[in-house]
Amino acid sequence: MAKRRPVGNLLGLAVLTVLVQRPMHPYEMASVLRARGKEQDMRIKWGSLYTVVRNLEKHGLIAAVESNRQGARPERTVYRVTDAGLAEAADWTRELLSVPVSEPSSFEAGLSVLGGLGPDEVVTLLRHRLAALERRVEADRDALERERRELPRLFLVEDEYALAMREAEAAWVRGLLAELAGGTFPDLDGWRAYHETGRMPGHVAEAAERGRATG
Amino acid sequence: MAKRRPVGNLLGLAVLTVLVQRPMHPYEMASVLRARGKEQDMRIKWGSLYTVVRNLEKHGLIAAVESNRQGARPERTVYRVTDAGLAEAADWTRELLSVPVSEPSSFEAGLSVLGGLGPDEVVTLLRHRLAALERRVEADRDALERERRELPRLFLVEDEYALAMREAEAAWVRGLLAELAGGTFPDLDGWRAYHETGRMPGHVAEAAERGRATG
DNA sequence: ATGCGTATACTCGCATGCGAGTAAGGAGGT
DNA sequence: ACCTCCTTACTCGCATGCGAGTATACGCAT
Repeated sequence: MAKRRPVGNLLGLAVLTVLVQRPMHPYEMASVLRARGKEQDMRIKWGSLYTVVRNLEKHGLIAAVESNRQGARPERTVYRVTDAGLAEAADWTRELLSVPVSEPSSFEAGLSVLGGLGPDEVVTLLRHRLAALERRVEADRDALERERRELPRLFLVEDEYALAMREAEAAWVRGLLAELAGGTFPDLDGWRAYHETGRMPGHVAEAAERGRATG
Repeated sequence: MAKRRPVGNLLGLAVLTVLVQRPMHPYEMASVLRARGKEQDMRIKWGSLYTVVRNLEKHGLIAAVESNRQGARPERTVYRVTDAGLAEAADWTRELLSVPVSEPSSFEAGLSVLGGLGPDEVVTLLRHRLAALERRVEADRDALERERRELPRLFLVEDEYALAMREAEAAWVRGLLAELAGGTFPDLDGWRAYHETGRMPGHVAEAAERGRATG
């Protein structure tokens, strides 16, 4: 099994990468990361920042440089990245890029329990999702267009990826919706019956219980 | 702001949905969920099961039915779903299906920091990812084919979705790889220089710092 | 000069998450 | 008859996560 990272939170990687540019104190890291829109690239909770910074320091990936205090303002500790931190950031990045891990989205979770609702309601819900998704795709496309004027491709690939994935999801939802609304989805009546009575046909229940491939 | 769920962990939804079928004790829930392959549909950690069950009970979404003990074996508490639990499960499912939330994958995080590595190494890493991805797609396709013989579509949509997303990712990576390896990706030399010196051209640094659209 | 909103720069406490551990029954071999 | 390994069925403790709170400074309007 791969050795677990000393600091698991991706916010830690973000901190390391900004510190590569220059030393900073935590609040400044937050400002820079926010300005760069890193919140869209990873699930960042600012409440975790100081904990993460402390842990990075504890594991020797960053080190305190100085403790400025100006007037009566709270003390600001400036950190720099260490050699170990540099190595960790590179290694972490390598892993993120080369090893695909399946991280089921909450939509997938929803799909896996959609039998609890009836097909007609599901159609309505998916229409809402699709509409929201399309608005989002539109907005992302515009934003990307604007950014192209300011930044090189290198710093936009993650946005291009996110956009592509959203488009793929929209396309998939459109397909499912067509089947459901068009009535070509198999055994819609069975589904309706199951939803109203709560009872699946025996052989299905059995097969579901018996389990499926572990992939 | 939407009222937060009393139990936030998706494992809680999984528990509610199995209890809809019939009352069970926690270990049995785990067995059934495992057999149904729910681990692929949501990020489930079995260590959280008893905590989640306790929380569901605390919030009145499930209720203890009986406490069997056979011989000297540890006591088994059987739970059933309450009306509130039923309502919560339906409402939760509705939300998951209709509201798209952006949950950046770890790959996206990796892409957002890929400037820290050089373009040639990135090509190698992405080739690895693509190969792994293709193997996975192949395996998923086979598994899905086999399951189609046993289960109705209704219980396979989440697998179809996961497969579609993986295929989309593979296609996107193939595209990027073609640009990088084919040399059509803009300013590869600038990237190389940046990687070796750690210094971005001034106007780029400025633009990056100045920030981008908040989407 | 005084008030007020916004930006700066953190601190705190509590729930949650979850890996690792535990212990008894049963199955299957020798 | 005994050993051993797998399955059943949980318990525990510690780190982490993170929402909410705090306190000072600064800009700008009145």
